[in-house]
Amino acid sequence: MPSVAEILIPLGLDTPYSYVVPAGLDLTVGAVVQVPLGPREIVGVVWGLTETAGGSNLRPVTDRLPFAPLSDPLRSLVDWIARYTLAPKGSALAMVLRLPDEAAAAETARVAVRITDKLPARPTAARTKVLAVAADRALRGKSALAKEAGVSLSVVDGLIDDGALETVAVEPEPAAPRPDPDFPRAPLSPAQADAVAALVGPFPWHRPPADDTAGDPASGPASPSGAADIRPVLLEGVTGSGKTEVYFEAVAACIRAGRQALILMPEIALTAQFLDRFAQRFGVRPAAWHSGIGGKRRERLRAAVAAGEALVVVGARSALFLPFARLGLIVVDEEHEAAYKQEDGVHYHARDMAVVRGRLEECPVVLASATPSIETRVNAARGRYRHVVLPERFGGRRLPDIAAIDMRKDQPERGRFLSPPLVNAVKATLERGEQALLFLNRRGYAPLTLCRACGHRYQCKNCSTWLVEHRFRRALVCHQCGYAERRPEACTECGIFDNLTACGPGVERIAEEAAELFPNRRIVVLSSDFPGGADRLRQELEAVAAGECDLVIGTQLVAKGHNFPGLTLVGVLDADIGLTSGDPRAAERTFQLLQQVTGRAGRGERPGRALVQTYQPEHPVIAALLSGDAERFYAEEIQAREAAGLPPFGRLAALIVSATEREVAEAHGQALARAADPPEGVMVLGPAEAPLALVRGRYRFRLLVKTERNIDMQAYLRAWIARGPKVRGNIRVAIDVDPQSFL
DNA sequence: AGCACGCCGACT
DNA sequence: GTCGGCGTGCTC
Repeated sequence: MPSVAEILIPLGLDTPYSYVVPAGLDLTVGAVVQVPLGPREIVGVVWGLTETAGGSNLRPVTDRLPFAPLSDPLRSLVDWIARYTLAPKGSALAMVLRLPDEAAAAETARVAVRITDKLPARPTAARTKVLAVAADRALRGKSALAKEAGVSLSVVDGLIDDGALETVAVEPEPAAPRPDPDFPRAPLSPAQADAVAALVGPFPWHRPPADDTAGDPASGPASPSGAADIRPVLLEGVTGSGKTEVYFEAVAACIRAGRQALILMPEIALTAQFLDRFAQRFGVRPAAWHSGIGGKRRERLRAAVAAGEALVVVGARSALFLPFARLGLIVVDEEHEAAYKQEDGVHYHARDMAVVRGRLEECPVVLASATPSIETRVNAARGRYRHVVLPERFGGRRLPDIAAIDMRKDQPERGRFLSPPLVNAVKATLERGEQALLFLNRRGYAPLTLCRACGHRYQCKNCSTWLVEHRFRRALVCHQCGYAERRPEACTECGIFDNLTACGPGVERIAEEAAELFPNRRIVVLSSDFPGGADRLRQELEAVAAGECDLVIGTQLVAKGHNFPGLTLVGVLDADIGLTSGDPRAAERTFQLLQQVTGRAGRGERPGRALVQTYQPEHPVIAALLSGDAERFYAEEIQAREAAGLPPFGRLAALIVSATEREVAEAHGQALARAADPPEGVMVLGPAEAPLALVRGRYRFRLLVKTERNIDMQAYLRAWIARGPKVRGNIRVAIDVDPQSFL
């Protein structure tokens, strides 16, 4: 009776393929195997095993590969994510299976060389240089030695053949050093100790230490009844409250319980500084997993994770798919960060998938943030998440003084964008020798170009957005898809010469205005268009932080990351940008952005001030910003969404139709919007609203549908499409929703 | 993912 | 005439 294996292949296939298991090959569900597929061999995973009678015409499994089988929870995660994101199962598997880059693994065999007492037969000049470097008898890698001696690798190889150098196998450094949960650490503050007890006490694997009485008085068992609580936890604490130290204690407790911990961070936050901080607590740096880690290191770390040897992994979102043997804790740091969203290939939100994996692995998940996202706040408020709050540190944080400038009263001159009060404030600041920042979240020179003669507005050919003028590059650029054309001399519609006019401001235009207003001041424009690329930008940020500039004009790039200690004034040029977009998250996003950027003022010794130019100072977002009452803002925001029949989550489904079916897609979209039985809360948006990654992808046209429900909604959309005009090509729905309701 | 097939425009 | 782009479909 031959057995048949259902093999899931990490390609865009939704169903496993069947293969015969050859006699003598021992397979279990989850085993990693090699199978023939068409003309080639490919890696797959056993998704099911059946005994069937009758010799079939199936092809056989080639072999089993020496990797640990994928665990039940991990396979469930693949199934779950595929269902949830409507991605093919194989694509979901591919995220887990980014396996052996055999080539990369093979080429980095670690061998070191050392000098021997034998002299080479023919001591050429190059060889002498190598031997001079190696004369100290130290061990060096082959390529390191060649580089140091300034010769090519073949000279070193020649010396090895001659016997003048000997090779020594190098014990590779451990893939993951063992963190010590009991490494001596700085004492926790009483507030931190309370938070640790509240956080860790209910974890199912937690055993309070037996000799607890000797420890911190606050670290006693938080749940005397010992009732375990598996719910995810929101750990909320303002910057500087010591959130990290608190979740480090949860990690320590997890290690003591004999389980592995995963700390997820947005890629940009995964810095050497953080790894050192971890080392201060645990004695060693943690294993770090990110997109840059490749080849053999990647493979060894993967193996160490699968073997349960790597106790703690700190990683960017892809670390979520590592094959942990006994996962005990997932921490998602900065849970509000949009960087957790994956928007190409399989669409997912790593924070939400972490919650799902936690559920499947039966391990707790900690979501840490100083500014939790609205959906996480709601989950905490509704009791789906526990909520542990770390109160502000002593003395509190000095917030900048924020005031609005009502643009209806304090109008700038015609064709200008800086209001008189703001100009005066900047002038005074610069005269005191302090730094000022003008914030405008708009790249380029002007967001719209039109012809004064015929009124033609320049629009992107692919998207429905206006082309943004970039005067420096002399181009009109689409900020959605990157399409660019040369700025024409004469109108392309009516042919009239030199009659194009720029409408509205971008940072370049503000820089022009500022240069006239504040001559002889050092002004720098910081945006992602910064000439010279990311490295030059980083240098420039350093320079600004060091005070080598008087006035910064920047986009949202200045709101995150870098701290400018000399900055005492922040001017927000158009606080209303973004408030009118159709995005249900517009208010939340704008509030967070404005809070971040105004918070940049006066973080040093000197007090800071922020002036906010707005046409609607009474708008809830602006009012909340001025009053500094974030709690109330979020409460009202949640209420408003409920009143509007929208869920508190930015639920979003993208319906994507291939380029050949543009008309059909548009027809579907319009029909859906006018439907007699419209799904609640559905919004049909144009392709311009589609995320950049989508537009840049394979298809030229996308239709984005924002919806209230997700899996139900996907089924609804699919049924809709089945009923309507025939669509050829791909239809895929990507979602951004709260996964809790589907667990 | 790779690879083959088939359809259209633009060349030695 | 063919070369070659891309869009499409198939792989147990």
